[in-house]
This record gives sequence, structure tokens and C-alpha cells, in this order.
Amino acid sequence: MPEGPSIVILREEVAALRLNGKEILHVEGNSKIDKDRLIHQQVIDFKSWGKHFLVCFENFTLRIHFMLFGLYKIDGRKDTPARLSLQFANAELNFYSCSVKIFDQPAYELYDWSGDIMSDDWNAEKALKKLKDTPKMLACDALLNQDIFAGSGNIIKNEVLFRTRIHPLSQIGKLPQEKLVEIVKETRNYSFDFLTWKLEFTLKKHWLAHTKKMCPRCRIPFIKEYLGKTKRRSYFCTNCQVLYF
DNA sequence: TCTCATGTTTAGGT
DNA sequence: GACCTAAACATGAG
Repeated sequence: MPEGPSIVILREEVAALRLNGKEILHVEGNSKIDKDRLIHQQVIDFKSWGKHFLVCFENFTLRIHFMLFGLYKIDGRKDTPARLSLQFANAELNFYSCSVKIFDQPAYELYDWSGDIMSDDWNAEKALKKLKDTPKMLACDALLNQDIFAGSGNIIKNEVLFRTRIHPLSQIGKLPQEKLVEIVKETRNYSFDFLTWKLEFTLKKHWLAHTKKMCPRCRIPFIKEYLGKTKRRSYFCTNCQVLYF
């Protein structure tokens, strides 16, 4: 569930419930957070930043991060206990297997939306500058770096590197300016394709590289390797993806 | 039944 | 401090 576009879908599903300004009537769950802090509080807004789902209150913010296995149910439950359940008069939000944390500041003090690939405030120039400031970073690490591309994950990484024909082990500092511009532009662009396809339940069908055995351009086998600082799955074509090194 | 994976933090070592 | 590794968390698809 976790990449940025999926969190946007959650945010929009919750927005449709019109819970802004509504009071939380009951809180449950096996989360260790102070649940009394939430009860009878009025939710100001629901936001997302990268892979974070944010429940905003006047003076504090509840952050939900779904990690690898996180799930949610809106007006429904799983058989297993919820990590956190927020119950309103006419709706219920249930979160499972996720990381939950309360921050003692309003969301606008905690987050800079110019770094969120899905945000209206996304700033491509700032992302470009961040890339230029980290010349030793590998392309595969840059696309998982939440300080540069908040919301990008392993699927987006593999698809963007394939679309831009960049080998995952390329060094950011060795890429020509126009390729850096292309990475920034395509990360944003693919993320919105991801959103569209996820809503259509056709995301997997549209993968060109991620989990694929063969390059759709060259018809030669993809390489599958665990690359970068975090050793995440990378699928790439040694023929059409150029190694800048 | 078993392996693996859309992720991140933290603790420990060198 | 920089850099690396492993562990921890925990669900479901194939």
C-alpha cells in the first residue's frame, strides 16, 4: 500500500467522508500512543506528505506511516486488532500494522510540501538543486530518498529509471543536467500515472520494468539485483539504460 | 508451507 | 562522525 500515490488515494477517500471539524468520539487500538490525547478532539484536516498520512489537530499532528505491510479500512474492520481506530459519529477509520506517532506541532510546522512529489506545492527546481548537492549519490538511492522525492518508493524508482533510460548505479554527479531535469520531471509524471492506474486497478499491468523478466524495448532479459544503500530490488536493462559513472 | 516484498528506524560495529 | 549491517516491526500474494 505504501507509495505516495496510494496515500493520496487514502486522503481522498477520507476527504469524501467530510470529517473536517468533526469530533473523535472513541479511540481504540494496540498503538502505544496516548489515546486519551485524541478522544473528544476536533479534527481540523487530513493531509498527506510523501508516504505519511496526517490527521491534523489545532496544536498537534497524528502521523500514520504504513511501512511495508500497513493496511487501512474505512467503515470496516479486519479480524485482527487495529493498531489505531478513530471513531466518529458517522464514520470509522481503522489502521493496521502501521507506525503511529503524535507530534506536538501543527502539520504546517512539521512538513515542507515542496518536497512531496504528489503535492500542488511540489517544486522541481528545489529537487534539482538537492540532486546537484549530492553528486556522490547513486540514482537508485536518490529515487528512494524521501528528502528529495517524498513519496517515491521502489516501484516508482524502477519505473522512472527505466523511462529515463538511466542505469540504477549511475552517479548523480555524472549525469548531464538534462538527465537530472528528466528524472525530476518523470518522477512527478510517473507518480500521477501510478495514481490513475491504481484507481483503475491496472497498476501492475502498466509496469514496464518492476518485477519484469524482459526489457519491453530491447527484448533482452532484465537484470534483477539488490542495489544501493538499502539493497532494494532493482530491475534494469543493461542495453538501453545508460550507466553514467 | 514457505519465501519474499510498494519501508523506516534504531542499535551496534568498524 | 561516517559508514555499514542486522534486527525489528508484521501481512498477504504467489
